[in-house]
Amino acid sequence: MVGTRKFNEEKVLDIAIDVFSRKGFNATTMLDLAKETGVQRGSLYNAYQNKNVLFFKAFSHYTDKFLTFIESELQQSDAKKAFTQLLKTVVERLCSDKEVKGCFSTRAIMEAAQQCPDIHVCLTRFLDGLEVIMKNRLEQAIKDKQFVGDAQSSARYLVALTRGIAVIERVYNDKARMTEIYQTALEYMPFKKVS
Amino acid sequence: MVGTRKFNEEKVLDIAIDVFSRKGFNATTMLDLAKETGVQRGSLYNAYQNKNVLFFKAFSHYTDKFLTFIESELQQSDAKKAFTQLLKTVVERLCSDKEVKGCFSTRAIMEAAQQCPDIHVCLTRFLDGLEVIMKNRLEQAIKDKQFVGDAQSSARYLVALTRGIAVIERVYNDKARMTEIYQTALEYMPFKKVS
DNA sequence: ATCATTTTTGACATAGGTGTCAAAGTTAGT
DNA sequence: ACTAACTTTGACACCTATGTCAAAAATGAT
Repeated sequence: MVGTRKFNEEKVLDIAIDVFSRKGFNATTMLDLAKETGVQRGSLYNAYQNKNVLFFKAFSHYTDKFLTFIESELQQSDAKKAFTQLLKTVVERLCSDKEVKGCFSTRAIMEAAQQCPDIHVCLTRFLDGLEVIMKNRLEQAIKDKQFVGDAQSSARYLVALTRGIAVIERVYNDKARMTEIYQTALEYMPFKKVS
Repeated sequence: MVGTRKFNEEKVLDIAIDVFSRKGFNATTMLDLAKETGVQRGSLYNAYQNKNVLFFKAFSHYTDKFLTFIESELQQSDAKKAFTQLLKTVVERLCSDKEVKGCFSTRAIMEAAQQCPDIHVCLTRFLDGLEVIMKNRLEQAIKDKQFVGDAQSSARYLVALTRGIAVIERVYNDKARMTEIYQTALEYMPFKKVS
């Protein structure tokens, strides 16, 4: 390649995710992204055509990392512990920063899903991915006699629950409340101790 | 009063709720509201100072009606049936229109809660109200030996679940999926049949 | 070292939304 | 019927964001 790109694309996408997380999709402008990444607005328009495409790229970047992470969190022999661990880190991620942040994907769903078919598709794929990962782990748990519910419907239910927790974060921004919610949910689910 | 307001304020607020539901808070402009209500933009600025205040008024109008409605849905002797009924109508409301709509409050939470303290307060109050209504019904169920969980934490959990279902609506817009989710959740909850 | 190709940069025109205001219109109360 | 008080209306100035473009700068390949 000849006129090589100056900016670190990975870094820009990471920052973009952060900005989108904090401000939401609509409230984030190309100027915001330019300022926070240190890349000129024109360069962003050159590299990506517009905000939608930039978002699309940033989101793909994010989901790949996130789904891998989720999957790794579920690698634990005890199924209930595995899901507890997963939800615990999800909550911790949501509340990690001093400054209020929020869930990237949930904010995007509520704002951008209808506006742009491409974004809608990648959001759907993301939730589908989450669901599959959870379903697989639940099927394993059923085989291990650690769970007696239906894997498919329980996975869908858990996906919805995580979205709900992300909404609760916006209102109360209270880790204890979010923890209480997922603990209640997991307590009610038909996990079994194997003796 | 002398120069009386021409437009029907109740009607305007109802329409405003509808527009905010469909477009979301940020994407809704005063022009949109003027067009859809048939009231001139200037009149809206005269009656309410700005979009935030208008939203605030519309939201108060909405929550009063909604919470009363929720409470009435829970008036059933069988606790599990009562909550099933509630979630069923919530889902039906979310999917009722031919054109995609979405949950007014959840959209507002994800978009506007951080932007405006007033709105944040009324959103918090709304969720608190929901929680109290559900908690009261669960306490009744416990007295009736129809529920063996903790009323407070279960109510918070259910509030989160309804928010999650509203997010799922945005992505899949699929009534069957939403129904499956709340049925799974209620199935897992420790409701008891009284014989 | 030069060239071809891409990126960077700043400027520009455009579009859309906000909030304000003065003038015109309306109406309850006297 | 008149008036005082309010609403309606359309115009206005302002701001912010978008997307485009031409010129300048940068650099891998020859």
